[in-house]
Amino acid sequence: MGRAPCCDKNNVKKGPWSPEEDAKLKEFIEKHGTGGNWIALPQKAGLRRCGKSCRLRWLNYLRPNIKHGEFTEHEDRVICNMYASIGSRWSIIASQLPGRTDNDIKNYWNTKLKKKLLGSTVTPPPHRAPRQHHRPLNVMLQHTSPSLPQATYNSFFSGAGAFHDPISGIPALTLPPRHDYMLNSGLAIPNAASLLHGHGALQQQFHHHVVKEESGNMIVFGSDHQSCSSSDGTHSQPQFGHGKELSFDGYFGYNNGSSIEHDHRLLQLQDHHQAQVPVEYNYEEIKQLLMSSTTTGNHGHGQDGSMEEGFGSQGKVTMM
DNA sequence: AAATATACCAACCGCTATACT
DNA sequence: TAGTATAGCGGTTGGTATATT
Repeated sequence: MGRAPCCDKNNVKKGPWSPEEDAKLKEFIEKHGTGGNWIALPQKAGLRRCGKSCRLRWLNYLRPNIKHGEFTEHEDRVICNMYASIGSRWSIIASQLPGRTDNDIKNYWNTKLKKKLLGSTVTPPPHRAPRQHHRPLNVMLQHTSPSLPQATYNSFFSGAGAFHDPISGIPALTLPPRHDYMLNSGLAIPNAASLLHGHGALQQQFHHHVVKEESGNMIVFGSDHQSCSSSDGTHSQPQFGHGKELSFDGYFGYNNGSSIEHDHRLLQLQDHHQAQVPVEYNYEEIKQLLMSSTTTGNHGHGQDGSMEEGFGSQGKVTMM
């Protein structure tokens, strides 16, 4: 018994969309919205299309502010950097490039950018964890002032494979599939700081203890002791924003399956980047990283789903 | 000019996460 | 809590355009 089809396959049109269909879909959505139900939409809109097909057509082609055509040098850089950091998580990469769709970026990477970087060498993605480890991280920012609105950012940073215990080689951070992390609970991800650039200086307080577990190799970011500093010299609270630097000291540990093992070596993370991508690589570095990923076979995930080494934050994380 | 290869990209497919009942 | 429906994601496919032989 397979899964029930989402629509009557015999009664839906497939293949390229006609201008008439485009117009119908566009007009309907502009008038009524999606109604939160793509499956029912085609019938309401008078289209003989599968709901999924409508959704894709809208998201990739019809919705306002979609950018088509040549990618800019800046976009190339963002794609390359993020690919080097997080692999083929196209929707997350797309979220950093307004107007671009995941499909667009995926096609662009596969047909042009990869070749531009690597010539004729064909490489698999640098690393790719099981999908549940790659869900976007919801970073909840809690302002110290209750009068300010709360903000939730969808971080592109998954963490899987990004940090490692250099001794055991165990991935130092993976993300559970469906939990919100409170930034004020000691989340110490440099990329989170990158994300916050451009959102103004936000005061954060680190005073909770993060214990997140998941079967297998799970990090625990602790906060028995933390110190945060910013480039303007303040040390009491970390500040995020343009020109700010974030450093974070914390402890970590592992979930070894049945219990949490705390590891009290100090984990020090630093982020001095102001760009909106997590780590700035130049093309040559990205090329090297991609090349090494194919020659060493160190990237990707193993049979058990555990992550092997990723590009993450090379040179940015030190253990003491 | 015809055949073949390659590049490009829109769309589809199947899977997982999430929401809903 | 379990079962089901839907949304969203990423890999893959197939049609078309262009380049090469």
